[in-house]
Order: sequence, then structure tokens, then C-alpha cells
Amino acid sequence: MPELSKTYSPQDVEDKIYRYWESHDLFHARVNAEKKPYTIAIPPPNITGILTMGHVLNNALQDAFTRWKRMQGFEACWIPGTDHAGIATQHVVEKSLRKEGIERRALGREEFLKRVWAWKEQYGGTIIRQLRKLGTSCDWERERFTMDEGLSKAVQEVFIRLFEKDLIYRGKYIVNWCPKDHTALSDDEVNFVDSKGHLWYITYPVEGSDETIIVATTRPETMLGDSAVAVNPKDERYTHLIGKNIVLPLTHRTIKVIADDYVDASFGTGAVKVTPAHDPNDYQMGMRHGLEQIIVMDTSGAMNMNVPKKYQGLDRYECRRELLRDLDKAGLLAKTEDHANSVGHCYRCDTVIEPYLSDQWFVKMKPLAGPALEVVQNGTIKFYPERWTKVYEHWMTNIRDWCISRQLWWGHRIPAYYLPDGGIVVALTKEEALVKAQAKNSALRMEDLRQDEDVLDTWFSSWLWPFSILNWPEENEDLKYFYPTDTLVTGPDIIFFWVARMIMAGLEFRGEIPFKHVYFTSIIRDAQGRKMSKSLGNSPDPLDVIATFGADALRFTVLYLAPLGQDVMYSNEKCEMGRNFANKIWNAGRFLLMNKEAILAEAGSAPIPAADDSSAADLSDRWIISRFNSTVKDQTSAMENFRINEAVKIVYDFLWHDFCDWYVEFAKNRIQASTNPAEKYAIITRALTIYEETLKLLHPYMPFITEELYQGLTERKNGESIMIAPLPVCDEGAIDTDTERSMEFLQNVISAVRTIRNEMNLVPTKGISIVVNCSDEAKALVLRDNAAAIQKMTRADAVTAGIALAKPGYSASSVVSGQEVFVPLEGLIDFAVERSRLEKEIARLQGQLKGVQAKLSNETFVSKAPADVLQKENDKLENFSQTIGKLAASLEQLQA
RNA sequence: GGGCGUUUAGCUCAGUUGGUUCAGAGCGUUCGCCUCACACGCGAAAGGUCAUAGGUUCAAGUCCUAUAACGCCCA
Repeated sequence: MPELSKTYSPQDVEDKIYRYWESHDLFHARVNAEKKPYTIAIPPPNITGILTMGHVLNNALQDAFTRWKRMQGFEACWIPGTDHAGIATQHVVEKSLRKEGIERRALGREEFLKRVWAWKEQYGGTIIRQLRKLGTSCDWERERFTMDEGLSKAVQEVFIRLFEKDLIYRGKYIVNWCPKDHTALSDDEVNFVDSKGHLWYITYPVEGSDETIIVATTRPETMLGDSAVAVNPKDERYTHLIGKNIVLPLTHRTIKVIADDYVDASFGTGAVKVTPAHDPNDYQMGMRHGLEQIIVMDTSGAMNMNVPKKYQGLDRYECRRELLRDLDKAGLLAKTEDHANSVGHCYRCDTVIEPYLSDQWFVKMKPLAGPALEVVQNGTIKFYPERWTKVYEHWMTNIRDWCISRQLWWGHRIPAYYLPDGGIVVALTKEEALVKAQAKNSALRMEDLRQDEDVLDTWFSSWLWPFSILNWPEENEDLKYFYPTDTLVTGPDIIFFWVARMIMAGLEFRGEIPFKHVYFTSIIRDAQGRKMSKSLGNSPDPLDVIATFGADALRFTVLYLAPLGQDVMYSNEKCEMGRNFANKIWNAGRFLLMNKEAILAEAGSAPIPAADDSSAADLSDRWIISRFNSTVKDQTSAMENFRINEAVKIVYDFLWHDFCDWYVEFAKNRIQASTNPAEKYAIITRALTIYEETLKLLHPYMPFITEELYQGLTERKNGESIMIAPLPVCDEGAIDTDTERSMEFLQNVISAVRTIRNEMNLVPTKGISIVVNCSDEAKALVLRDNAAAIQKMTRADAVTAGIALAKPGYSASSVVSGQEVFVPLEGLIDFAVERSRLEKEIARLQGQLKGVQAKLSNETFVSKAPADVLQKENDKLENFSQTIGKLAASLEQLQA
């Protein structure tokens, strides 16, 4: 490896490493009977999209799981792809055509679709290219697109199967209509936004009488389509009017007063206008009472021929203004009130949705929902965090039919053909449709068949994703091996759109769940807690962040910041944390390699014995191995429980604090102190081994830097990679609490002396000596064995440790695990400082002691607490009082 | 209206099954250091009544109830 730079520079590494992985085919998974599969299907991003921070988190998580499992020996397969995004894509292409002065309709359907495909070829791959920059280990050979031939076939197949099972039907219903996109939307594609509107009170005259009835409405323009006025049957104010006729103002149509329980007598005047073609509740009421359905708008939300001439052609809001003016003039506008209500908006273009009566296709959801609810309730599929199961249950038990037709051109065309007599046949191709049609009527010919103009909701292809990407409906080895997938990582915002429907589809068409675990990611917010959005411009471009900090830094930071189930307040500066950590990893490696080279150079041509003699292992060696194994254990358990932020933190703390802060410092001192090349070599080799194993633990989160260093640690074969190196497993036997306690004692002594140095304002060059009076010979031995390290790390000239050592005069003191640490400071000691140090520590310990004493003098505690807890409290009592005694003695001596 | 989440150090947040000196981390702040891996660093320090009020328990940041503030979802 060439000499390492002083700071890690990701720009020099990332693209090179990614090419290495790709050129050695390391991402591709194959059916392998020797291994267990682990599969993730990517939530396909829109082809119109670019990488956002949300994608970064989502894909960093998926990559971490995939790489972790791969290193554990699974045949890990992460299948990538994109989604055709019907409305969004059609918009984008229409917009670019408009720049050329071309309108979609003028171009014609076929030509338009050609343009969309051309656009897709040119721009559709953006987000996929960007994902590579993140370091994702997707199996690119398996990349899929929801409009691919295979996936399209799956969509048609599913449509036909559901139609034949009577689970798909077509009918005239009220749907959510977007007047801008000219298409129906499913209930889930509508966002309700609270807004301040008005409630208008309109006077309707009763026919043949002086009486009037006042109705309140938030959408007065729809009155032109009224076919009744409804009151609650129990509402005595209106009983005498039920059955009477109303002359509908401005239209002079006659409508009836009806009674229906749906009407809330306390809302407005208790009388409501009924517009069955423009309101879902009125539609229901209309069905109950056999009312006429009068459509008064066209597909753009403008008033149509069914309204008086003067309103025809007006936009719904212009018409509203006009109509209110006319009512007012006629003295029929009784009152206007401010009114807060919730208004539906199109989730794509934010236009106010119009409830609209039209012919649409629907999926019957109830039969599909039952089994899908079951598998989540009985734990076959587990949600993380678990609380989303409640949301899921609520939706599944109140599920409504799914409107799947969209009045777009870009998408899967509905495979339904209309016959001249109004009959419908559903088939994969027009030829098959003809055969089916001829079975009904042998006289029919190809030109008698007319295919439905509409396309299917994009989610109608997404819900098949986990198996359509494995070439279902074709039965094949991949499908058998990789399905069901293991983990789905997605945002909770699409739990209904996508997660729930995938579960239904998996069970319905494969008879198997589509995935075992669903990890719901956090939402990434800005530093003020606002959602990232294009309009706010508060969404950092991940590619800029990668350019500045590196992909590993970004991945690490985002994973570290995103605890399971909590939103993340993100700002670019936070990536400094990841960058700093990457730099730390880099420099630790750099140091170890530099030392290794120096040792080899020093040895010259003399052969270095492979002196990895474990009997030569000292306390720090045993300690780091113990700590390493604890780290592996804790990381594994955190990963298994989907607590990635914890897993990341565990390895971070180990590498930085245990390995670099202590172990490397000890090793440094040992190497410097030793004159034996074999011994030095053994020390550095052992450190490098731990380091390399730690790189493996880090690799799922920070793939680039770990690969770069892994390649540099030693000569590697071409094609060798940390990606496929076996993940370390915990050796329980190596976890040694005695060793950890001894090391901790040693660390605390060193810290205590450093604290004294700092608080006494001793310049670093000032030599000191240390005397530790031990009550315990074993502890004294630990200190004597490591005296050289203590000296180096505290810049002391001498360390004395033993039993019954007297306190040197004029010394600063501290008590560590019951042992007295003295730093003689004749002529240098600041008595006031030392006294306040001791007093403070005594006061702190007395506080603790008081708590313990209170517990122990509580009889119920003593009688009820378990023996081990009681024992611990007694130990504390002993410990605290002894320490206080020693500190008090020191204090007294100072005052003397 | 129903459901869910959050409230812990100046800031951003960890804290799984109640019990280890449990009150933590990163950033920021203060002090001292370019100690021959790293100033993207090293050493040290200051800083919190764990939102509030009750309760359960020998023992509560952790469990229960209510309240408040903020946020999300559904109707």
C-alpha cells in the first residue's frame, strides 16, 4: 500500500472501490443450495426522482442489513429497481413537450408513449446512478422497472385473475377526481388539509307555499346538481315539509324534501342539500332514495351543459362567486359564516379534489384484507417499531375498495375489452380477448373489440413488487429460492399504499407472505424540525454532502442519528461526526501500518519470528480481546433487534475509545519500550488483527473506507474483499470480567493522576512521581506491571505501588477503587485548590453514602430486596465510608 | 372527535427486561496541549429536581393514571 495520507480523503477512494466491487461481480446473488438466502426488495424510487436524504437513510439501512447478512454467510440479494410513477412521469414529459410547443393530445397516445420511453431512457436512471454513489451493494443485474415486460405481464395476470374471481369490478361511483390531472385517485392519494372556508346559508322556497327551507353548504356551486333536500326524520322542525317539493333557485327545477338518518340535525340548519353526483355521502343517500344523479361539471372542474346557460363553462370557483352574487341579489343568501373544514388535495399536484361520479375499476378489498391482517396479528410478519401494527389493524379493519383506474396514458393499460353489446372480456392480448368474446358471440370480429382507455394505478404494479421482480408468474428457481424476502425497509407514510397491499398480494398470488420484517424508517427533518421539501428548499442534496464529507461519513451519521421509530433532525454539519470518525479509523490504520513497517525495517534482514505467543499477552491484550468480543456480542444483538443506531454506536465507541484511546496507547508504549523486534512484531501484529476484525464490524455501515484499509493491511488476492470476509463471531470465553476490572482500575488511576495534573495547573513538561498505597496486593501488582504505561500516559517519572505506603508530604491525593493515589508536590501544591478538590469529592460521596444508609435502615428494604441487591448496597456502604475516611485523612493532614 | 408519538445537559439526542457510583454520548463552552497516527486530534473540567401532579413498589428516567406543550396519522 502506498503511504497513507494524513487525513482520509474519500474522493480518492470511493469510485475506485465501487468499480472494484462491480468488476468482481460481488453484488450478484445466485441460487446456492449451500447457503441460506437473504433477500431485500428495494422500495422502488420514482424514475422521475432524484436522491433525497430520505433515500439516503432508507438505502443506508438496507445496505447495512444486506452487507451484514452477506458477511454472515447468507446468499444476500438486494434487488433494485424503479417505479414508473404514472402521474408524475406523465407530468414531467408533458411539461418538456410543452416547451417544444407540443400538446399531449395533439401528439396522440402512441407517439406520446414513445416520448415517455425516450425520456425514461435518458433521465430515468438518475436516481439509480446516485444510489451507487452511496455505496449500495444492490444486485444490479436484477434491476427491474415496473413497466418492464415481465412486470407488466404480472400486472395483467393479476388483473385477469382478480376479475375472474370477481374481486375486480367496474362501476359508476363517486371517486376523488383531480381536475388538473384529469384522473381519478384512490382514497389514499388524497391529502386532507384544514382550511378556513365559509358556510353559506341558502334559502330554498317550498313549492306552493310561503315557507322556505334554509340549507347550509360549503360548496354552493354544487347546488346546481341538487336532486333533493334532506332532513333528519326526528327533527320536528321539518317533519311537516317531508315529501313537499322545493323549487331549486336559479335552475327552477323541482326537487323533493326527503328524510334520512344520515342528516345531523345540529349541523347548520339541520337541512342539507343533496347532490348525489358530487358528494360521497349524498351519493349514498341518493342510492337509498333513488335520486337522480346530475353531473354538473366536466373533467376540468368547469360547469357543464347541465347547468343554466350563464354558468356553463365557468370554472367551479368562478361559478361559486357568480352564483353567490346571484343568490344574494335574489335575496336568497340568508347568511355567510366562517367555517373551518378539511379539504382534500391531490397528493401529486395539490389541486383541490372534486368528488366526481364516473366509471372506474375497483378491487374488492375485504376478502384480501382478512388474511393480510391475520399474518401481522399473529406475528408471522413483524413490524419495527411494533406500534405500527395498530395503525395497520385499524386501516385493515376499515378497508374500502380500491379505485385502480387512472385516466392517464402512461401506465399499464387495463386489459379489458368492451363488446358492442356492452359486455366485457378481460384477457392478456387482444387475440385472446377475441377468442373469449367469440365464445359468447361467434360473429364478433377483432374490430368489434374496444380496449379500455384507462391505465392502472401505479401501486397496482408496486404491490406485486416482491415477487414480480423475481419473474413471477413464471415459476423459476430464483423465485423459489429468494421469495419470500426477508426485510422490507420503508417509510410509515406508505404503510397503506404499499406495505399493506404487498402483504395482500403476496398471500393472494403466492400463498406466502412477501417479507418477514418491516422496518419503518424515521422521517428526516431539517434542523428546525420541518419536513424536507422542495418548496422550502431545506433539503440538502446528498451528492453535495458526499462530495464534502464522503459517502461513509454520510451513511454513518444518518445511521447514528436515526433511532428506530424516531424522527431525525438533520443538518449537514452533523456529518462532521461521521467524517471525523472516518478520519479516526484511517489514522489508527495508518499508525499501525507505519509501526509495522518501521519494525520490519529495524529488524532488517534478520528473520522475524512469528511471535504471536499468547503467553506474551499482557493485561491490555487480554482486555482488548475481551472488549472486542463484548462488542461483537452487543452489536449482533442490536442488529438482530433492528436497533441499528445502537449497533453503530457500539462499534464506534469500541474503536475510538477502547481501541484508540487505550489499547493503541498501551501498544505504542510497549513498542517504544521494547528492544526485541520479535516482541514488537507480536504486539503490532496483535493490534492489527483486532483492527482488521473491527473493520469488518464497521463494514456494513462504512463500506468504502473499510474496504480501502482492508486491502491495504496486507497483500490481498485479486477479487478478495472485506464484503465477503466472514463477520467475527463472539467468543464468549474471551469475555473476562476480571481482566476488564483490572484494566478499569488501571485506567482510573491514570485518569486520577491526569486530573490532578490539570487541576494543579502543572505544565505538561513538569515531572512528577506517583505513589499508590494499596490495600490489595493484586491491585498493586497491576500497577507495578504497567508502571511504564502509567508513566508514559501521565508523564510521570516514577510509579511506586505497594501495601502500607505512607503518604508523602505535600501531596495531592485521590482514592481509586479504595486505593490511595498520591502525587507528591512539594513546593508546587496549591493548598486551597487541593482542599476544595477533596472537600468536593467528600461531599459527593457523603451524598451517595446518605442514600445507601437510608436504604439500609429501611426495614422493608432489608427484608424484601433480593440478596444480591442488598449485598451491593452493603458493599457500597463499606466502600463509600472507607473512601471518605481516606480523603478526610488527607484533608486533615493538609490543614495541619 | 379517535389513535399514536415526543418532552432527559446550552443544542441534537441515547438510555432494551425497574436494582452495577445511573444520570450518559456527540456538538458547543472553559482550561491545558501541534506528546514522533489523527488539531477532522489528545488530556481535563463545568453543566441536568429526567415536562408537571399523583400512584404502584423495598426500589422509578424506566411501570400506571391524569394534566400541559409540541408533532404525526385517521375520521
